[in-house]
Formats: sequence, C-alpha cells, structure tokens
Amino acid sequence: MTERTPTEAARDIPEATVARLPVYLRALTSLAESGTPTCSSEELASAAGVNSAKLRKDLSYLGSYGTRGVGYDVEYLRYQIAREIGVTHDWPVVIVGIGNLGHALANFSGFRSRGFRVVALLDADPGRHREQVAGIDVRPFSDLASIVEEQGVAIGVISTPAHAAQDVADAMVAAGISSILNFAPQVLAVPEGVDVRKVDLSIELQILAYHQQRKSSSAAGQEPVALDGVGDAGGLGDLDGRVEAPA
Amino acid sequence: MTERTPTEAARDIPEATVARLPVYLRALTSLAESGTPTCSSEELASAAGVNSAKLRKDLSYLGSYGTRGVGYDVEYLRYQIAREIGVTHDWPVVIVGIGNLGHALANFSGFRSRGFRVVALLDADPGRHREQVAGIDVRPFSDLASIVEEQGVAIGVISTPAHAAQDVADAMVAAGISSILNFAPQVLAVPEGVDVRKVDLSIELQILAYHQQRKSSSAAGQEPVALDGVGDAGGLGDLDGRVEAPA
DNA sequence: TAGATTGTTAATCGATTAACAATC
DNA sequence: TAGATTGTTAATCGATTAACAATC
Repeated sequence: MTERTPTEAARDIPEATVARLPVYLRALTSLAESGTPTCSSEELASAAGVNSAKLRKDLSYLGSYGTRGVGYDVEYLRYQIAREIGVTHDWPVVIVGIGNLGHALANFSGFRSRGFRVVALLDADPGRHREQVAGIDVRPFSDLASIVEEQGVAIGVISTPAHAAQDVADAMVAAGISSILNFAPQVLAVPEGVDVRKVDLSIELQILAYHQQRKSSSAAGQEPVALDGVGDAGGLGDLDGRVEAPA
Repeated sequence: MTERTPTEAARDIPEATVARLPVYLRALTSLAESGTPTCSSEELASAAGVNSAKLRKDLSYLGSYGTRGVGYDVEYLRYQIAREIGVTHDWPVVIVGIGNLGHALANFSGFRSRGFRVVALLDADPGRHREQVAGIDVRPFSDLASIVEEQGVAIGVISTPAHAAQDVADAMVAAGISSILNFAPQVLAVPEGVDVRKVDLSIELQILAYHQQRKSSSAAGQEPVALDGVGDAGGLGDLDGRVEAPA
C-alpha cells in the first residue's frame, strides 16, 4: 500500500476490475469499428460478457465517464480505459524461448495491435540463431541484458521449457525487467516488486476436466486409465471414505 | 446446484480451490519424481507458490488426507487430487484452427502427459488438409460432429481467428462438446451447461502493463526505475493529473 | 510424553449484485 | 416534463488468513 499524493489519489482499482478493463477495451474497439457512437452500460456489458451492474461498478473506479439517461461515448470511454491501462503508448517486449509456442507468440498480431512491440526473440540454443521468426532475428539469450537496457524493456515473456524458466526469470529481473508473462509450467520465485502472470495451458484443461467430470456424472469419458505408477496409490482404501457413487 | 446424494455429498469445492488443485498436482508430481515420500503443508505450499494456510484449507475440501504431526504422503495425496480433478482417465480433445497457435498446442507435450489426448486437428482451410501436425492429420472442420461422436470428445480447443470463433463454438456445442478452451480474442455465447474458459494473451499483457505503468511512475517504459522506487509514483500530476471528470 | 503439524474455526478482506436516487 | 440510464449504496457472497485445538 504505497502512499499516493492527493492529486493522483482516488486510484485504487481492484484486481478483478483491472483484469476486466482490457475486455471492455476490446468491446469498445469493436463497437467503434462498427461505427457505433454511443452505448449503454447494458449494451457494453453484453458485448463484454458481464452484467451491467458489474460494468458500471468497474467504470466507477475510473471516474464518471458516462451521461445519465444517455450512456457512454464509445470513443471517449475507449480512450479513457486505454489510458488507464497504459496502452496509449508502446511497450517493448522480449520473448525468451523460441520453440513452437514462442513462434506462435512472435507471430501473434494481437500484441502489436495493442501497443506491445516485440523487440527481440532470444533462445539459448545456438541452432536457432540463424532463424528469423516473424521477421525478427533470433538472438542468443546472453544478449538479454543489453537489449533490455538499450530498448527500455519492462515486460518479458517466457516460453521456454519448465526447467529453464527460473533461470530466465532471474536473468530478466537482473536485467531490469519487472513484469513477466510466464508460459512455462513452473512456479517462479521473484523478488518483491516484480509482477508475474502465468498462462498455463494444461491447468486450464484440468479445470475444464474437473467440471466436465461432474457434468457427465462421471460417465462421459472412457474407462479409468491408471496414472503412471500412481494406480493403486490407495490400494484397497483407494476410494475409501470418499466412495464416489459413480456408475 | 445439482442435488447430491448423501454418499457423494460434502462435495462443493470453491472455484478458487479448483483452480489451484492442478498446481498442487504438479508440485506433488515433481516431489514424487525427486523421490520425496512425504511432505508438510509448508513444503507443498512453498512448491506450489501459495501459503500453507490456503493449501490446508483447500485440501480440507477434498477430505483428510494428511497425518497430524507428520504431513502428507506424496503419492497418496497426488492420487487423491488427480482423481478429484478427473485426470485419472484420458480425455479426448479436438483442436480447431491450426495456425501458429494451433500448431504449438498440437505439439504441446503437457497435454498428453496430463491425460489429454488430442484426437483430431481441424481447420476450415482446405489448404491445410494435406498437412500433418504433431503426427496427426489436419482434417476438414466439417468432420467435427462425426469425430466428436465416434471418439466421445467432451472438450474442444478453439485457436482460430476471432471472427471464426463463435461459429466454431456453436458447431462444437451442436456436436455435443460441453467444455471449451478458447484462445480466440472473442467473447463466446454458449448455452447453459457449457463451460468456457478463455486464455487471452493480449489481456494478460495489458494487465501487466497496467501494473507496470504504476511502478514506473507513469512514464513510458523508459527508465528502468529502481524496483522499490515506487515511492515517487506519480511524479507530479504526470498523468495529466488524473484531472477526472473532464466535462 | 514432547514436538510437530494437520484440519477447522472465526475474523477479515475483497468481489458481486440488486436496487435506487441522482440527473441527463 | 417524462423516460432513460448512470453512479453509488448497502447487502450478500466468496476467498483469504491467522490462530489454535486436535491429534499423530
């Protein structure tokens, strides 16, 4: 809880709201492209996939940008949100780990169009240093520090295998990066003040599987297949107390 | 809100807990691989990147799988969590949209190793139907329904461009899929009972940018700025002073 | 037994939601 | 003015956390 000066105060946007602002931004961009000059909280909420009470509450943390009885000016609100998020200017980004996923990320147009500029692709494997990906040279990982300094990079993306991720994170932090997007399935330890967000594909699928399992009353899928080695972890007591009551 | 029979009752695991179970599972797998037979809540929590109170509270929703004074049996707890999530058996999965990201997903080993089996890759572009990706034929999108039926697919992954995503989702739902992992930057409308999780790369970066902006005193990603140098955050009305309510 | 650690309680914190007064 | 819609309030719900009694 850092103290704020009165001038910039009033500024404590809840995390849940911060996470939705980019969704609103996208919805507004879409409305703007279709030529809609104005929208109600109901319309915008629906385009963003939330309810209107939540939308209005969220927007209220930014200020009063609507007009009662009328709604919101699409362009105006869009700009205000973009400014709040910080995407009114360019953010240079480095991507470390240029395997399949790194390739996809480097080519991802959604970054560029939202103010994120990929300034370097790094990989520890010298075999990849001859490649170009998305028109950008793949360079040695050891170039990280100089690139970060020269280009003022604050955001790094990790798309290496899990075993390399912590080392990469350490190097990023040492180089001055303080925001990391981590795609490696690995918990990262970072110092206070460094933000890490993780995107974990297999975790997302597992969450879906959990709910799916409950929907299909355990029926759906196939037959239970033993998890390597773990199969009889519980032996008899296996489903002991819990006795599922499945099919 | 489905009614539960008494035998399988007691089963209402909070969403926040469900989302962490896969993290615990991974940490336990890692401990198991390193030959650790037993661990305390403190150790496991640290490996999973949460505090131990939260871990114990989470595990308490599953049952009492630990031993006071001792800790948890790694293999046993691992099996219990795997069973709870539903990854003790195989989940057939289809991926629709085999561009850069679809390629990466098809090749992602983390799926396979966690019980997700990619049974088909689909793309609407006939130009891609000759390809093989990760050893799997790319087939026409129109094959979706028959594949879902034949293979009992319950989970679908969408990695198409945004404009195609809703149509793909509709087709998936019509075919009988009721869990969708959506990578397209598009809000999906689906009927009650269908679960959608979204992974949105540019939203993640925007959330990082928001916090980064506040860390680096609002200035564009320029100055590296000391990590704890947040004290000065805001400079001097730097952000055109947050002078809200601009009429 | 003495030491260790779980499982649970209760307090706190943060997020969601419905309702409505303010006001365009 | 009358109708519409915001911004805010207050109630509710869910998640986190510290503390500790239970118990191995």
